[in-house]
Amino acid sequence: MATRTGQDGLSRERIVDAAIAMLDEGGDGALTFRALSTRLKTGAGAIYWHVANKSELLSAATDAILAEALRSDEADTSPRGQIRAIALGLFDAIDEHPWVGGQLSRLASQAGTLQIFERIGQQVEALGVPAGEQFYAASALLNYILGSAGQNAANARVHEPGTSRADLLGAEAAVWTSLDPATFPFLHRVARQMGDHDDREQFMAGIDLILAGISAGR
Amino acid sequence: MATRTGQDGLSRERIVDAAIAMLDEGGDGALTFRALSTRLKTGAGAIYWHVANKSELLSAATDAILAEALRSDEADTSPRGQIRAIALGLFDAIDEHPWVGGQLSRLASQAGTLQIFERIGQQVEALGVPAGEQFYAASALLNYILGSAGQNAANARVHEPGTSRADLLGAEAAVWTSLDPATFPFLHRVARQMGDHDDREQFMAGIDLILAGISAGR
DNA sequence: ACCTGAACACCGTTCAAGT
DNA sequence: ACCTGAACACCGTTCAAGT
Repeated sequence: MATRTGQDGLSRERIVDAAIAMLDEGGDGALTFRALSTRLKTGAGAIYWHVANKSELLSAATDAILAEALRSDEADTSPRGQIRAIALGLFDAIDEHPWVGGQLSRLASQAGTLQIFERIGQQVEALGVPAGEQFYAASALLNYILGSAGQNAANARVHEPGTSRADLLGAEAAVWTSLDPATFPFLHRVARQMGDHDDREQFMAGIDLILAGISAGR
Repeated sequence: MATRTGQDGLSRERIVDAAIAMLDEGGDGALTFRALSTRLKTGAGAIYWHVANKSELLSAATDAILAEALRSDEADTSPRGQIRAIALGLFDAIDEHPWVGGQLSRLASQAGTLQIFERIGQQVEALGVPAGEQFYAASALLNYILGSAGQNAANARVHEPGTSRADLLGAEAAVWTSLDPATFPFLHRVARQMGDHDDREQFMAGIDLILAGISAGR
């Protein structure tokens, strides 16, 4: 019964894995069907036998990363702890695969986004938020997460793939400092904080702010 | 002194205006240099004399819409009222030009994004948030806005440009209802609310949630 | 200084032809 | 059933040549 399903022979899984590897290595622009088929030592059109088109391939790659990220075994089982764990899991996954952030923020109601929304919604319910307010509360958390994801991806895109986080923030802080203090007083004032803040901590502070707002409403 | 600067003769402004019109009419994919040069009755390469490349053109188009959107003359001068006015102005602008949402969510620290951040930051300061927390508070608001912008743009992208908001939400609600209730209890439960909720109200509810969280912290 | 338009180096996708 | 690879219909961008 051992039909060929190993090293050789194309498969959807092999294609998705290769796509993820290429996206990780070279970012958004690195994934082309030509480069992909070269890497897989096959013809350009062969991929279309297993995958409908590039858009579906990107969705599959994104969903694969998300499925991994959402497989949390968080010790803290309180709804608040669960929500924080979901958010952190996503942040770390996007930090490791910045292209996922871009994908997420431009894909509405794709499988992956719906999964995230469901997970958050369940915990919002567990939090004791009244039925009529759960939809808004969960949406706020989701949109905040997706916005942060998009910015994270955008930051990774402008700098070359290897840039360290410190250099990245430093460069941004330098831009802010160079702005006219009269028209940009706020950016000028917080430029220092921008230079050496912790992205992850900042991200979680936003989650906590929304959670506080949800609690304050009752 | 009347050198030719009217109907004929290309200019950066005419190019940006034409680009905005094309993006409004056909969405993200409709803007190509070929179609643009046809519309402007000029050669493909002529545009490059006034604009560095497509990316710069998109930024200029986005910034033009944002500048308009941020020119608010809100009566309510309280910091909270100002923040709400900024958010609403952006929501309406993106609702009218969905491609701006996509642009915003994939452009970090472009001129437009910085302007928004500055405006929000100033009001966060006026709100009386301690200096050390202003950066996080303003970031949370910004990321939420950008996330909502991206989802808005994504929703517009999947359906054809003419689709009414009711049809759009109805289609989405139908998808949620069709999901397995065992694995997607939350989505199933809120599908009805999804079907007939008010996007604008939902968006502002998120802003209010974050503002409540900011106040609750003190 | 500004514009033309052919040419270059790419894309995603299709499809007859092979095995 | 699965794969090949040439071909098609596009892109953004460049650049010699024009005015």
